[in-house]
Amino acid sequence: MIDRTILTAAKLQTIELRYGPGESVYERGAPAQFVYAVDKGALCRLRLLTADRRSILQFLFPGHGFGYEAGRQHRDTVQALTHTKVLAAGREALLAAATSDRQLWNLLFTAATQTVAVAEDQAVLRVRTAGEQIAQFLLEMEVHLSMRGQIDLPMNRRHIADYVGLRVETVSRAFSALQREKIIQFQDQTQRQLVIRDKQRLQLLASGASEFDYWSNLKNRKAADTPAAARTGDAALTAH
Amino acid sequence: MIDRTILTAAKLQTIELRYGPGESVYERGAPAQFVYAVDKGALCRLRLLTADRRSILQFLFPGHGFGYEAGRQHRDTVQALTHTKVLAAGREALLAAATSDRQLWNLLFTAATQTVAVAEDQAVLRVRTAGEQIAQFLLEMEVHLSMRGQIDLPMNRRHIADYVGLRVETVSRAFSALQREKIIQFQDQTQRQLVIRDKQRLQLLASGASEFDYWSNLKNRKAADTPAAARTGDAALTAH
DNA sequence: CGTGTAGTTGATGCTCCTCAATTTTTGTGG
DNA sequence: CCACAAAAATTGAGGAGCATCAACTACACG
Repeated sequence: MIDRTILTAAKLQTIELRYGPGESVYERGAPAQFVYAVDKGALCRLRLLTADRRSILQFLFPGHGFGYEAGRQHRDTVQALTHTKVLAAGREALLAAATSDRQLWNLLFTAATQTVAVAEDQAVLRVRTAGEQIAQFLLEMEVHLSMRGQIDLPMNRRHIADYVGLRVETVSRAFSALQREKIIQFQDQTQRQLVIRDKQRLQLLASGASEFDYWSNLKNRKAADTPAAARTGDAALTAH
Repeated sequence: MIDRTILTAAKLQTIELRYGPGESVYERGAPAQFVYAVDKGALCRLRLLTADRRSILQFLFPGHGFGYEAGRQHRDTVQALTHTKVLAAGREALLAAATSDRQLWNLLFTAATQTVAVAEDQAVLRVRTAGEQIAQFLLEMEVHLSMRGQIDLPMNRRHIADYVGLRVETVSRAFSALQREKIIQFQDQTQRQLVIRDKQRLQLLASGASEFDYWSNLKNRKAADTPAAARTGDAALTAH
């Protein structure tokens, strides 16, 4: 809810912190003494549910703020996905600045209420199929990560699965289907660099308007591997 | 996020409004000029997704506040479920009072950040089975509605389904299974008055600790209807 | 008494999870 | 730079859980 514009508006003293992939900025339950803003890199805000299950609430990119809590403790864990640089400011210093600066106060309050709106919108949108979720995810990532049309995902499939509430296998199948349909295209071996080839169709999928069957296409792929002379059901390939 | 304690703390002039079942307090897109607090009855905050699909974000009971928006328009629709009485105050009057009263300001800000926490907690918890969702729902309703151990649900099955993200048929099956297991018991024909007979087991179900198969029990019921002499597979009845 | 609404129950199919195997990529030490 | 082990990603087969379609019951209301 806090973001970089608020930290700069408050003119607070900040400390610069760096983290490597997998390192935690803080853990759930730790005292909430600081608020943060991302300067470089990518992180995620997550919560452990059981031993084998976790939920990723948000991916954090440059400009995003995090760490402000209503109570004394952090309610979630924040981990770096890549090499990151974050700015930290004292929570009390921020609140003190806000009590004497009405404009800062308004910024804070507006940020809080907008966060509520975002959280509720996300909750509503999560009544959807795997294909829609992944399409939506890619469009979100494009906003933050697109460089010259190319997207470098900083997170692995497990992160994505925990973010959209699916299993890694399902995420993988959805990506494979999108590539088969030539909507996206992977650029390297790690399957983390990709290009969106057909953004319009991706948006259709994300909105649920298009009925995209992610699993029946397997059959088409198998048929395509078969020599042309051996095919008996060409109609199935072009039909939709 | 606003609640009754805030409206009284602000000492604002309020109007008393009454609504009957199905009537709207406001619709999505309407100008957000007032904030509200429930005095009597029950309402729900909902959003229409498509023609045949909606999502209920929250049920509102006495003491709950609603209607504050970051922007100019209401982002959701609020409908009365029963005969209700709500208090309304001017949004601008509330904000004006907050700028001159630091304590009120703090109340507002804390309310906003706590709402974020609640919204995020709900989003995390919704990675669960139908049985767990319904058990959780009943425990939530018990807090607000329990009178002498009895619960009078103000909403119909459709409302419940749209709240937990399931279909009415699934909700109905879950209720039936809970009654078969003697965890709850309906008190009337309309299936809206009920008593929780085994709260401990209900809490186990809600937390996901108990493996409760809501659908296989159908077979047990059918077998029980059969005369004893005709039964051939009694082992199946006691096996688990 | 018919008509409409709410709720329940059954049969079937689709979507995604689970388990298992395989392939691909990354990281490490010689 | 290569060999090897560990981690990440993909793919397949089968099954669990919920949606969907459809029939049915019970009650409310004119």
